[in-house]
Amino acid sequence: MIEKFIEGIESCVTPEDLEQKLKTKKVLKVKYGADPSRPDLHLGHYVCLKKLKDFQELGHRIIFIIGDFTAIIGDPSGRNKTRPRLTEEEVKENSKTYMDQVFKVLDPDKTEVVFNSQWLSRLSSKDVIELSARYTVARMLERDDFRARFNSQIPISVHEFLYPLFQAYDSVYLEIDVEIGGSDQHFNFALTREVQRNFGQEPQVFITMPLIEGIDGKLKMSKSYDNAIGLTESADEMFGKIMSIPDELIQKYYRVVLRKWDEKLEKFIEENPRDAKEKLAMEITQIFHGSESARSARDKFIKIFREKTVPDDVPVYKTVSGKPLVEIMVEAKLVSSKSEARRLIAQSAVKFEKETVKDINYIISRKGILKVGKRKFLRIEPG
RNA sequence: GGAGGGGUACCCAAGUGGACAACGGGGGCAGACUGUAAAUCUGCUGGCAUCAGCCUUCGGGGGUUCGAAUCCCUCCCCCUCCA
Repeated sequence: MIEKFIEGIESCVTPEDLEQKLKTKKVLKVKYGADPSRPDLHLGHYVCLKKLKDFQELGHRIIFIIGDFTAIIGDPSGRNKTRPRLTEEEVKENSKTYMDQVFKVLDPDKTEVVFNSQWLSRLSSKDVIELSARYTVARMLERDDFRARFNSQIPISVHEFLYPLFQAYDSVYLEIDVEIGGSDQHFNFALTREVQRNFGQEPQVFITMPLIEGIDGKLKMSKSYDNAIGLTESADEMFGKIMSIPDELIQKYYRVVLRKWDEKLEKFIEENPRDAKEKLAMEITQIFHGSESARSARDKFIKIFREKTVPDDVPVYKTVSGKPLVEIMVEAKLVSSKSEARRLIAQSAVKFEKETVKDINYIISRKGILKVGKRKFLRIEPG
């Protein structure tokens, strides 16, 4: 009965409780907490969203919490600088961006979106003390990242201890049945169960989803590591990024993102990693952009990298003749400064009409295709 | 409250009056090799420049000096130990 619920998950605490809840209630309240200070979602988030979708399709109630309260305080985790506080407008703006992405996966009509400032901002000091009395410092320090920071003398602010407690309070307030999140949330979710119990509530079941490594193949996917594949990226970008993941990750992406796994596939990956990766890239890109765009992204990719030819839809740059190449590169945003442009030219990374540009003062005086690095193209048309 | 140690580029980290746009490592970018994989080798990694040079940068501000990341004053922030 619970197979569909636990497909593709990392852990579930506890399946027995889940079964019990399913028996006694028809509709479960399923929570997902979102941080509006980072509104860019990536494939890692998709894994959780997909799980929420499973619950949604089975008729359960998805409660999407936007953590605007915590965002306004400014979560300093992992930093010794205070993060800039978000204004209410920024939070609103970010939340909108957030939901646009979320609704690529979830059904907006069946998703309840709430802001936790609604109830958290109304807590009195007394309430907060009440709440924080329900957990000990020693137990807080059991958490890996806190302990690591403590041991390596990276500051931990007191209010960071409050975070998991507030998060737990969300579940208490909303009487949540099931919470879903990445496996890095394990501690917080477990704490939530205890707090709920303390408040005399039936503890929530929590389900954690596996985290995936980013395109560098080492660190977990995160925008701040610059290794993420964003949900709103263009089909071309998405396809290209997936093609650049290390081979070791192919399996995991199939399993975690697409939830596909069998021996045939395993064999395919082993025998022909390139094609397996291409198929993977196709399938993932399709989810967000449809099969037509995915196909075109693939064709373009093959043209550029395998056949080493110029793609069809190169952006056109009209220029006056006599303008130095470095200026064109900056204006067309191919590089961020003239110095960078010069550096690239010096490193033979710039080609015009298949000829490597050697002169940093090069002036383009005719039509042609400019290629910068491996993947940037520009069709120059002097006017 | 007391004592001590720190704040250097995207990150870690060396540098204690000039040779410092700042060693080294990581990351990133580029070139070779490839399957935009991995591994490996090489180069680059503040901006502007007519390529002479110039401008901005070592927590903030001020000062000493021909000259400061380095010395002094002051402010801010972090860490450790004691209370």
